[in-house]
Amino acid sequence: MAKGTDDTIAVRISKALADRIISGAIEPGARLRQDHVAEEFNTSHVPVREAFRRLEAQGLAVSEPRRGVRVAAFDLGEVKEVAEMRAALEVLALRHAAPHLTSAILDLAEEATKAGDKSRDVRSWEEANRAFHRLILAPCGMPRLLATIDDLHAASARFLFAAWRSEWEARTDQDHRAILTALRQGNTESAAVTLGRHVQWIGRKPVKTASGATREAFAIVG
Amino acid sequence: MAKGTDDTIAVRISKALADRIISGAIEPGARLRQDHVAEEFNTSHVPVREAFRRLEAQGLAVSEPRRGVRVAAFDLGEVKEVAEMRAALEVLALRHAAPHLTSAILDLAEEATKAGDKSRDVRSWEEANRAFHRLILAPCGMPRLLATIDDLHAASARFLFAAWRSEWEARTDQDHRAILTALRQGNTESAAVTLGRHVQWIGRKPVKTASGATREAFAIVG
DNA sequence: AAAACAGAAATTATCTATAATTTTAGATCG
DNA sequence: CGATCTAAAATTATAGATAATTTCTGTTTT
Repeated sequence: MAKGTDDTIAVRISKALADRIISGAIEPGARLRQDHVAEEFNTSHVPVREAFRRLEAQGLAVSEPRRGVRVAAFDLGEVKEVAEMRAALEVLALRHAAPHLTSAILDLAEEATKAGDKSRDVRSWEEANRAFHRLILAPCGMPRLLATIDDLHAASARFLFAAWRSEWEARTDQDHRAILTALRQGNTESAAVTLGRHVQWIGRKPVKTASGATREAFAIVG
Repeated sequence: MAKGTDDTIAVRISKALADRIISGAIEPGARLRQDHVAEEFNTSHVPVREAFRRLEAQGLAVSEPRRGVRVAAFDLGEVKEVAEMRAALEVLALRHAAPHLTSAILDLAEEATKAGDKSRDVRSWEEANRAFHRLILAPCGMPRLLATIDDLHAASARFLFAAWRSEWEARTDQDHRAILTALRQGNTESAAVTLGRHVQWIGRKPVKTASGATREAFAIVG
């Protein structure tokens, strides 16, 4: 994962914070204090403020004027919202990407699927899953669309890590295989329909809250 | 249009610059120089830099590290891309908004359509058009989706103003009327299909370039 | 004991100053 | 005459300092 040493400091900070927010290392609703962050990264708060603006644009943080910025909270409604947006946009991207998909790309996507099935933890499953989606969508050649989808994937990953904090049981992704088969046969329509349904599959899981009670957690598992 | 006096300075600057970029007052590719902007708004460049980050997030500006930021350029490909994204997302929003649409809202949307038909210049037509779309989509209650659609509308307006710099001939929007009729009859599916087609209608218009030659300009007219 | 208040501490937002990089213009060389 | 190098100017990026606002905490009042 290129650490981009030529990035501006603000970009480096925003990437690092995005990683923590997505992984759940920083709780939703937690305040992000510019001086503390600045001190940690050995900079002044100007780049930190710019990093905050980036996080805001990605929907990972919310900022109230004069009251600072906090990690964005989310609920079941937002999980559903992101799932539906992903369905609409990934299907669109796939329809444009399909004519440009080579068997080399599809082979790589199959590799990613296998890697996902073998994953023993959420983190590596998510990485493989994201790789699969990116591989089959990137050839659409629509940069704005791809950027928006990336942000939605970041949100998805956040929901996922919040629900499956540690436990994860390996599972075989039939949808990915069905999509690849359809694409290999040139059946774009079938692949698109499966993809649209696939990313809207919302997993449920009981998790223990801080107060000891159990509530249900939701996440997009696709 | 609330000028938001309680906004932070950075927000005020970004709104002002967004307005100029969308209206075409600043050319695509033109450099945005932080000191000049800072001087104009009587501030230092710290808030200006934050404003730049906001414009970047909206896709109105692009920034290259250490080389500054320039107004985003665009081509026919991006016009098409934005049109397709709008189609996908506005249809999604409409499907969710439909059950919550009241006849009061639909009446307001009809007012907006009439205002658009009466418009003698692009600027007021665009405003009315945007009002129509926002009215029928807002009740979907999906904030992230609506925010993304708003950014796409800003891009659309930019394409529009670039093509129809001054001339504009009044036209009757049959699509808007068809959508309203379908919604009044509770025929969500028909309304959604019409909307999806509507926002993908790309107008063409010959414009004179600086060098005197005429080229064709494209814009989303819906 | 709960609510309201006042003062202190912390934090955000902005400004001024400095360092580093890039662009521009001019001069020199082939 | 055009290309290339060099130095100055302009511009970006970051740092350090200041003002204004919010949050916190302890005390007083009912």
